[in-house]
Amino acid sequence: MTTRAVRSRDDVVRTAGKLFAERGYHGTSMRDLAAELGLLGSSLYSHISSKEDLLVEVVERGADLFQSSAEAALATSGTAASRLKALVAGHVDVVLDHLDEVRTFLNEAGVLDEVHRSRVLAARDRYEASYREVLSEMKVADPKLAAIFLLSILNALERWYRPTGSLQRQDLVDEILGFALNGIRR
Amino acid sequence: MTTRAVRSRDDVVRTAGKLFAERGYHGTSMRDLAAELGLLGSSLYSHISSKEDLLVEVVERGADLFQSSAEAALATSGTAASRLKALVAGHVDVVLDHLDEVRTFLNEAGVLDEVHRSRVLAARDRYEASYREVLSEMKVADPKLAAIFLLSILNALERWYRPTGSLQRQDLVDEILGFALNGIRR
DNA sequence: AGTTGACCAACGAACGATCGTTCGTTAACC
DNA sequence: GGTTAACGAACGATCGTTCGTTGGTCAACT
Repeated sequence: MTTRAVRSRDDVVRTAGKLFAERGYHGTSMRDLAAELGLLGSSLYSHISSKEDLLVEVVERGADLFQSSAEAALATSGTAASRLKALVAGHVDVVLDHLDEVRTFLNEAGVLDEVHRSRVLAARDRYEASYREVLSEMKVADPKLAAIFLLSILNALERWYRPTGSLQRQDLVDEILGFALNGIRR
Repeated sequence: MTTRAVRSRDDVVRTAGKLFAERGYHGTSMRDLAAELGLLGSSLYSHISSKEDLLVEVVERGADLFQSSAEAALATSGTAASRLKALVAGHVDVVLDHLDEVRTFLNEAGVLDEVHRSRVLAARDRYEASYREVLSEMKVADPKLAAIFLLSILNALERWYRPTGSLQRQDLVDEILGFALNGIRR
């Protein structure tokens, strides 16, 4: 006889994050998600109330991770440069340790309804503002643009970096900081 | 009496690019696409043979644009630094002048079947190789990583830059080049 | 220790809606 | 008058979701 798979709500949300990250929200059916958990589609509704709610939860997990990371980095004492380093190191940690939630947060937020989407957009702007402020303290000529460029590099990590390569996490942080501070002339 | 909308194949492909860019491939139905053109869903098949073929065509248009741009930039005479500038300026032109195809190329290529996806991936790598080579000529310490970082900034333009702001196209190119060459210290 | 019963999560059939696509028909244009 | 493209009904498949049923777990009680 075969045993029934029994899963927790957290299992469902985490697996949804994985599939949303890999195939996108519209590319993932509830039956796909259930199959990944060893369930039938209808069984998911013992844990969650709708597919859209699942997306909201995954995206908000991503948003919270970045927010917590930024708060911790800004709370550190020291120079503005050291706080920038903490921001970057924190960002890299969030991306590498929570890749699925991050990818869903970055790529699928546009699917959310107006209310949730604007909330996520606001969170993203607050996060970017952390970078702008630190860069301002560092007397950077154009903190707004510098923040965009640095975050472009950081957010793109999701698309290419995999820890299997020779580039270790701390080296990655140093390389990004080196590039942001001095450009290619190093 | 009402006249019937008559469209060309190119109208269909261009509009598909617009919707794929805005809503994603799986988020766009053939009836959505037809409605945007003032047609019924079935009428599309007078012009194209399948939804997937539409995606292939849009993505390949994006790939071709970047390839042509890189070839033109590399064909210019002058220093490696001037060729890098031509690469960056060309990339900015492609993104700003063909936003829909670029967004679909960057974000929806993963939906393609294995054959087309690997072809697009190869094209992307050849494009990145152009940057690696020029950066190598410039004696950059780590051309591979520098190319990734620079392209991260360039590809992210699709997500935030809109020409309505105060930042003009040529200024944008200069800012990106300045950041890539010298970092935030300028 | 054994029995009972409430609870809970998964099952499985079924719903209406929408998906991509087909095809015979219709109408506008050279 | 022949060609071409849009129409409009219809196809089977799949979508998200509902709901009555089933079976396993575990605490309470004898």
